[in-house]
Amino acid sequence: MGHPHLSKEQVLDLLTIAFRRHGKDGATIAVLETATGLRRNSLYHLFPGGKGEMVAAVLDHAAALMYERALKPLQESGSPKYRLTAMCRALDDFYCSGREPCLVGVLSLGVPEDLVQQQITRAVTGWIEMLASVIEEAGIPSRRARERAEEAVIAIQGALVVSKALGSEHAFKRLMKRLPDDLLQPCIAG
Amino acid sequence: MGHPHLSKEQVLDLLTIAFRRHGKDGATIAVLETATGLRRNSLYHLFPGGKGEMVAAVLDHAAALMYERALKPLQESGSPKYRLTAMCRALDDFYCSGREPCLVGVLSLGVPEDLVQQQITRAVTGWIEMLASVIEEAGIPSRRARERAEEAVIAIQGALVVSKALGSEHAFKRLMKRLPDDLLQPCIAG
DNA sequence: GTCTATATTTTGATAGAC
DNA sequence: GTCTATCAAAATATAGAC
Repeated sequence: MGHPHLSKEQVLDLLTIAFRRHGKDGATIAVLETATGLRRNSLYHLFPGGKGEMVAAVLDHAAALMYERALKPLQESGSPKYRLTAMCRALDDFYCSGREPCLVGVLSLGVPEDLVQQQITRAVTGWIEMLASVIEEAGIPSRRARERAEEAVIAIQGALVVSKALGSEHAFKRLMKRLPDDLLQPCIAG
Repeated sequence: MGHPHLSKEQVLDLLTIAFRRHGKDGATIAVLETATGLRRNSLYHLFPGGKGEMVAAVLDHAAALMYERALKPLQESGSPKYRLTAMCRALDDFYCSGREPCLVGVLSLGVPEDLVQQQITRAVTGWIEMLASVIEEAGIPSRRARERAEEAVIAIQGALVVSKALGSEHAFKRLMKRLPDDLLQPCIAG
């Protein structure tokens, strides 16, 4: 008989891990069964839209988690340096120092449907904007702040790829250490 | 009657495009048929090991192409600045200004078999080393040169991810423009 | 070396009991 | 709300003609 062992939130956590590890097509229903401990029909019960709905839900869930853990601290009190450091610490945890890839990076591969592409674009755009806002607060001109924010997200995504490729956490951890100072470095010319 | 329309090289070119676009699992045999214009058995005739062998062969092929187009120019004559600029121009072409992803980034997803993981690690390591060598030639201390080379590869990979996510070539093109100067900037402290 | 055709396994998705 | 069992479609791979 029915035993609701897991909340939908918990299921989403487990699905997220699976999609990050295997990618959209590599994460077969069988893989998702193993990852969650649920049978396929339980998954279809939670997500009647099938795998497509699971992907969309997991993206939403991951975006919310990312906001809660890494982005909201950017908007709280404290110096820009302090807030950026808090974000980097959260990212180091979120991505397990580069051992786990970014869901956005993983799911933007292939030929994503329009909805997924929109979710991805929105997530990345929002991230860049929040970062730019903090950098600007520290006295960096608006346009330059926005460039640096974009470069930061690029570096983070790249570090995840390279860390995975080299099988080493070194690249990612070094970036997390340097990033706050790099982003706030005074401009030579405005 | 047999008509060998395509050389194995040409087939590998077409397979490479397909794997970059669809990823390892998204590139089904049907997709590869369409991409190459060959039927499945012709593909299995060329690659008796099936899809696994195709992936490995495509990685080798892409690494060779990458070396020929972007990395060999790094080792030829000319100033470091000139050679780095040549690489960036080649990369802009190779990745279609960020519209096409990196095969290494795509295939390092999922749980790659040992062989594939080794190919990926070797490709990225080699790239970083060649870059570091050029930067060092320009007078940057060895250790710092190696760091910058790694950061360059990180930025390139990250720019590919972000360009795809934002649906814009802007990030990648800007990086290709800045990279040569950034890499050769004099050190403040050795 | 390429084709048509088919075998086999896996995948995404449902049916129906409890 | 979870299970066992199953389906239809798609995936990987093979057989055999030419």
